[in-house]
Amino acid sequence: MKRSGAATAGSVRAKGSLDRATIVSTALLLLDEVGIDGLSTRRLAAELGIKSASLYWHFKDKNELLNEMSGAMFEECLPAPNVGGANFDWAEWLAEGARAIRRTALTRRDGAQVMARPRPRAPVGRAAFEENVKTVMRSGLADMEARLTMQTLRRYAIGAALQEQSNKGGSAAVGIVGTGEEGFEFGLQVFIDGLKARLAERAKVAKSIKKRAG
Amino acid sequence: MKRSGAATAGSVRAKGSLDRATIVSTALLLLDEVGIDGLSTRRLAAELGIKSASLYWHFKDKNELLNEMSGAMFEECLPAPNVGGANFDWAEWLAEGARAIRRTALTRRDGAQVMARPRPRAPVGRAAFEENVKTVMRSGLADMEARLTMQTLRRYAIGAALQEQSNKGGSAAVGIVGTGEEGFEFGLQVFIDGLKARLAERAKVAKSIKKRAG
DNA sequence: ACCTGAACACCGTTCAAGT
DNA sequence: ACCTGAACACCGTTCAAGT
Repeated sequence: MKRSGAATAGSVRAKGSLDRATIVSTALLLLDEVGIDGLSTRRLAAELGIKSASLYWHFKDKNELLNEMSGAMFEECLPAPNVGGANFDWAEWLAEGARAIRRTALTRRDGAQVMARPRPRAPVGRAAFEENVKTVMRSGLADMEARLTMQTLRRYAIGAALQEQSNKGGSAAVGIVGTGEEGFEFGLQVFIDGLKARLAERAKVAKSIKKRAG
Repeated sequence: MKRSGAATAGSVRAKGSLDRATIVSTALLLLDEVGIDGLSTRRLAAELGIKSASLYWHFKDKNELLNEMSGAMFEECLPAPNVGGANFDWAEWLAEGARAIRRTALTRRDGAQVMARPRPRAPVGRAAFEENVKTVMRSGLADMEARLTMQTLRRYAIGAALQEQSNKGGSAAVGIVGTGEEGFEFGLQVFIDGLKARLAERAKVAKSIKKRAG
């Protein structure tokens, strides 16, 4: 009658069955219910059928937990875009990646605020990330440009989701335009147009050099 | 010997001299000292030589105060870019605006987190904002495009500053590239290239129509 | 109109102690 | 190894009461 009091919401659990991953995913579930301001260590502990002090055995502090939540959300939207056959549309692939980030952020309550946090430098996602760099380079962009492109789109997607989500409660502030979808697409397309222009210009120069040399 | 105890840091103050504006600017000063997590209503009240309960006469709650801080920071960087003579470089003007937002955010501790908050729909900045839309339209962009352009750059600048500032403490996470300055400029230039490409394309189409009609 | 005293219902975090 | 009890030093917010 004592240890069975995990009753609030979490299921009864054996003693050693609580690892970081389940804590993180429970926290993400709880986030949707109570929002980021309601996500206290005490509330989360209750959800897990545990006392809040116990969380400090698994995590250094609340920040570490929140950062891990950010990492988990990014992993949710990284696997999606991948591969590409002979006629591979890198522009659409990039756009889809950016949309996935925004969508994931908007999907859960205060999600953008979580994703705006620093992620733990994952030894995991690292490999997938490097592969994505390679994929972007199929456009013709150099290694550094590919990385900068991904960084830019990440920042833009988070920035957009953050603003869309923060204005959810109140009436639209000064300078908010169009539906969320439309507004986001505009910036996305213009940026990708810029990449294409850059590549086209480069191709032109290369051709003119070749002609002169030949 | 009783009311003179405003001694901590704030200067002694007459009774009715405390308005929202001075509270906001004091809060911004304090933010630089203690960071956003250290910015409590009690600490701020002490800085003002007041009790924390008194803040609730001036502001509905802490959120309202933080949003006003966001508004104040945006006002800091709006006045900067303006005017433009005969050979007006709208691209450079836009870029400067985006840089100003990022710079302002990075200038003070946790500034990006503050600027990421919803701003109060200011009856003030509204006029300046509409004027800026007109300025952007000198590029040839339509009204809505001009607004979307500004919105995109705002989101990107905040997104970038947010990430740069959040990674300040720890070592670089996966996918952080270049110095802050360089990384930001890349996205900025590509986006502006995209706008130019769009305008050039439009001019070409217009010319071909004219030719056909003439 | 503007501010205080005092309280309410919470926080994050630490640490000895339990099993 | 994993968790609890109990405490510490805080929070944001409310509200009667003061001036």
